[in-house]
Amino acid sequence: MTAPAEARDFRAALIAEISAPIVAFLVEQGVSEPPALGAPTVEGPDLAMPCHRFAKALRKAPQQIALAIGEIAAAHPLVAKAEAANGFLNLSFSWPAVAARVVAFAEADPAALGHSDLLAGQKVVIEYSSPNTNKPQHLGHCRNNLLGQTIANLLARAGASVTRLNLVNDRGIHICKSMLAYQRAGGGQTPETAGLKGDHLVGKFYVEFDRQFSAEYKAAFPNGDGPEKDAWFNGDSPLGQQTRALLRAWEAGDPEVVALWRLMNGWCEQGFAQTYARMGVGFDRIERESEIYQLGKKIVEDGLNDGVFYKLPDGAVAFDQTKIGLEGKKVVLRGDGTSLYITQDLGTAAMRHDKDQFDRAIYVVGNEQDHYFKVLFGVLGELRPALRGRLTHRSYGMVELPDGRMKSREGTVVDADDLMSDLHALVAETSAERWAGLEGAEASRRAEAIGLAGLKFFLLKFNPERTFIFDKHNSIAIEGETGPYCQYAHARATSLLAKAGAPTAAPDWAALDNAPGRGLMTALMSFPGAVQRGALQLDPSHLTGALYDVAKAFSSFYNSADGRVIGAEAGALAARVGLVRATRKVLAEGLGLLGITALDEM
RNA sequence: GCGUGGUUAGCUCAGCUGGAUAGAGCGUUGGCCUCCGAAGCCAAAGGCCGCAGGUUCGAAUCCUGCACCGCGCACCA
Repeated sequence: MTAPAEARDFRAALIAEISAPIVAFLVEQGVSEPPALGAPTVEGPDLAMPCHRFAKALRKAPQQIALAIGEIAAAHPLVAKAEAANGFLNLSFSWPAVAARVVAFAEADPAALGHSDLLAGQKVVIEYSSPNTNKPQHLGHCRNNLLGQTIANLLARAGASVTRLNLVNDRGIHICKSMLAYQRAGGGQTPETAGLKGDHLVGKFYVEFDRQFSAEYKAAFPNGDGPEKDAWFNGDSPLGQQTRALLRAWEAGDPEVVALWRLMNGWCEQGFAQTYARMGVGFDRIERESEIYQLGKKIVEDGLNDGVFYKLPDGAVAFDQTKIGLEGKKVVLRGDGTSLYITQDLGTAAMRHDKDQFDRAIYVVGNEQDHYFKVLFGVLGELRPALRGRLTHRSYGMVELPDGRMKSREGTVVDADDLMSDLHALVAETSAERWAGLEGAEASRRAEAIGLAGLKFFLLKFNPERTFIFDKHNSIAIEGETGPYCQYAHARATSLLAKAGAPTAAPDWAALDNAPGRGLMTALMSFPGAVQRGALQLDPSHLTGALYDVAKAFSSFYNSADGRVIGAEAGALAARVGLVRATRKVLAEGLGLLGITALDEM
């Protein structure tokens, strides 16, 4: 058994400390690897250990064992009571003793805020967002952006050295579609003349292309007896041919085409920058596909020479997937020598490996690409054995709306910028009365902070694997498991502390030994472990859950007579102020990790 | 067909790697403002944990099969 250092997780350290003599006893009796004490599943005790599994080794009834180790546990100064029931050992903390340590810990030790050395020395690169520069970002991108950003925060908090990457998809046939539409119908518009954010203007022409293409298709096959639309596009479609010609011209460096591409991409990236800034999402490096898409060809060539790949009759290069336990082949370079999506990904991975010397690379990408990443990682492992086991796909499910999935064809896609503004407006509206006396700028600042808190918390509170339904009204509710609820708890803690003033006596920790106090301390103790779990599992929902638990426990605390601060006896006041201060700190920190503003007043 | 994720309260979701009576939020019902901000708190009702087997002292959790739902299995991205 390894006892976690106190610098990692207070609760785990506390448990390890109390467990140590029990575990030693069990080992001595012949139990191999006895577990530490855990959370009880019944009301009452603070820690528990089921003893049934030791029955065989000790040749005693579970209840007898529980009684025996109970005697050992009872001797510990942090333990007030040890009882055996149904073969379980149940322990109760000596809460005044625990309280003194919890408050001191939370107020002074960074580990209380989730700092740890779990991943110390690890270099991690994490890629997220990775937008196409042909249309604005939507709700799905929000989930990606926030997952990536928050996971990066969690990893850093666990001691990893993190490099945040954004691979901007700024070239290719899809980009040429909006360029062609702009050439045909743009009329020299700019974001300024159109009064649109750059990415929205570009997106308008992407939609315009689709409209024209559909019209062309319909005109060509009025009876609906045509080929698949994709086949038409890649075949005889005039618009398809023009688009491909544009791509060839771009790749050939045609100055006029490149100039248009630069112009429109610039608009789009400027628009994205605004979206990221508002969302609080950032990167340490932006990689552009246009600058690195050729890298893969070299890797493929090397792989061909090394026998990792083989040539198909038409000159295409392929990988035999049976090498990695899959069926069939995967083409990694087209017959005409142009690169595919995977060609680029092979190149960028190798480039990053050389450049960043990472121990681990994480790709935050939706679960529709689960299979693709299995193949990509398999191929990379063959090309570069050093990469085996270092690549992770942080897959996530899609976001749906109360009335079903987002469909661009049906215009039900929720735009990221619109959504943030929408939430802002909703908050401002519901808070209008409350903020009546407030300066406009301050009201707006709060509405923005609360709207974003709602969005972020809601998007992160689900297990990433899961598809969930986004309900905007629910997300900004101040009741329930939401970001604003946690913000509110923080604001209340702030105002309470301001009114309480500085304690004048030594803390009387026994004043926290009641249901609301114990509940709050339990929540505070659990926080660091949740941050660590979030980092290890690349799952921010552990953090949102733990943060909400603290906020809820605090709400119960300050609403109960036992949590009364002002007017309390001096020693009790000191203890409660300490606890509230610790709570406020953890709340602020948890909100910060989620990229949420911790407001002092709401 | 194969792979993969899901199936837990009316709704939306947890369940920390097998434990004792399965949790939370919303919604519903009923309480609490001469009391640190009621955007709050307290309480109640509400479940054959998709189905069927198996392993175990003990299963929502592990194994097998089945049923639905989603996503994949391109010289697309």
